[in-house]
Amino acid sequence: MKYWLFKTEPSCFSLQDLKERPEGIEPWDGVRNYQARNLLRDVVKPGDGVLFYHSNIPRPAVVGLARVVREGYPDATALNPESAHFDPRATEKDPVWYRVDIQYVCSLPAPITRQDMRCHPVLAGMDVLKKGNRLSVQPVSRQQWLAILSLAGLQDSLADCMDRAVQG
DNA sequence: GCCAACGTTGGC
DNA sequence: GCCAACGTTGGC
Repeated sequence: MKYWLFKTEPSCFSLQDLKERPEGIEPWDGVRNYQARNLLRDVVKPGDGVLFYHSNIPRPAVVGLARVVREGYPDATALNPESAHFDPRATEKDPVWYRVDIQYVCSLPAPITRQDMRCHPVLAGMDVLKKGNRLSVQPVSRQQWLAILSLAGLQDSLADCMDRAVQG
């Protein structure tokens, strides 16, 4: 299993929004970047862990955990002219864009801010901290994943439990 | 295929 | 609101 950081503007779609979906499940769609598309289509798999990150707010932070529950499949919003993510190049035969489904796992007792991450020897290397990084789907190491759980104040036993919850 | 112009992202 | 970084577009 692998770990990821999914970035979203909470004004657009927040962790709370995910939590309130039926069974806490929502398609992660509207991604229109080829590098992220390739990850969603080919690499992200059910059981993978997701750090849910809120961007473009006064204190951007990892705010919760989710898990992947469905592997990459065509992003139908690209086919819908009514959708903000409509792409005229997409067809049934060649969908161009892909999405996965994720499921809410938990909120962190306290968000882990960028400052928190910068101050941590393991987390300081995270892609999300790198200047100019705009990828909305970023790989995260297991070490980084566990460091987030630990920094969040989750006890080791609870962290293990969360880890298992993600694997499903 | 090059590259300048442009639009978007996103931290600060 | 500013601006750096990045991806995309389109003329040549």
